Amino acid sequence: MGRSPCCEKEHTNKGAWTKEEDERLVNYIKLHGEGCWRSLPKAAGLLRCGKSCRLRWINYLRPDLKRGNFTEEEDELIISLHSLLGNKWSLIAARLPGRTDNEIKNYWNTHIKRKLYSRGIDPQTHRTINASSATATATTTTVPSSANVADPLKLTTITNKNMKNDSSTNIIISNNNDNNITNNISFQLVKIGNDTVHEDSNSSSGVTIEEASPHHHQQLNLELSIGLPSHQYQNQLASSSSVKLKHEQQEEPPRINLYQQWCGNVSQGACVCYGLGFQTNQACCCRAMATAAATTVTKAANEDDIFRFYRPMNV
DNA sequence: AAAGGCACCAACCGCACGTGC
DNA sequence: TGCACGTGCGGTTGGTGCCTT
Repeated sequence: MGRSPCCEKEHTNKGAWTKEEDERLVNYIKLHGEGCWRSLPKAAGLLRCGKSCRLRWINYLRPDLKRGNFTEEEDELIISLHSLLGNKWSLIAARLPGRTDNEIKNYWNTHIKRKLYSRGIDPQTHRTINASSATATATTTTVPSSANVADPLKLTTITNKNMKNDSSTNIIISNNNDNNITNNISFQLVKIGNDTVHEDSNSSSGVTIEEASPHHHQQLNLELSIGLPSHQYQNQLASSSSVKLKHEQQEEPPRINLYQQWCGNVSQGACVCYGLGFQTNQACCCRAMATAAATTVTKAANEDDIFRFYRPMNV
């Protein structure tokens, strides 16, 4: 026996929602709250599928939705987040309060793609359209984990002593003490135009990361991929790797363990929302978030766990 | 004024994942 | 351990309105 359908299709309305249906749904949720979408339609007197109700509420009726056009700042934030996360619309939406994943997805497909094409950037790879051949000559630089690595969502520029005039440089953050621990966090920098690669004499690591100006942002096309650390070296990672944002060195924000940051609680599974900087369940209601947040408080006391926790932008 | 093309976006669909039994 | 269920996600579709011819 296969899975039962989410609703009896022959007895449900489809297509655009009427004002009356909206009112019924809103009134019901005001009284009983969200959840149990399967039984909601019947309880609310709606001839709709539960999924349809959920979607209508999340994408259109929710009171905290921001209506209206996207601002230039939101545009740029979406582009940055997409370059980091790909088509993870829900994660991107979590960074833009009042916007829904569906809205952002539509906006991406209708506006931003075109905008990027007009800039000569491939919206999928975030590389210049004629740079694809250049990546074939990319070089790879392995950087010790004592290098400064920022919250990837704030990261816009990496300067690297070893970055030559190649069109592309891969940087793999690894652990000095154990060469087996590689490919933990990897970046690929693609150099575009004549932007100068700065050398940071204060950095013993050879790599610094700093918050860049919009000018830099346009000059460097950053592609970042991040893999979750394996169970094998999660403890090593917590104790030996440290990352720091240059521009925030004077002001010490709360610190967390990187593995916790990205994975929440191991036994609970990964909560990437938490890793993206949400300290509460404002963007995610999973239990991993709460657990990770609770764990962070105790973990933060350990100065070896020098992984910073940054507040999300615009939140 | 009518027809066709296009852009936009709400809504749908199938799938994946987590949870409880 | 396996199954059913509930939920969420990302890709796709279809309706609507605007613009051009």
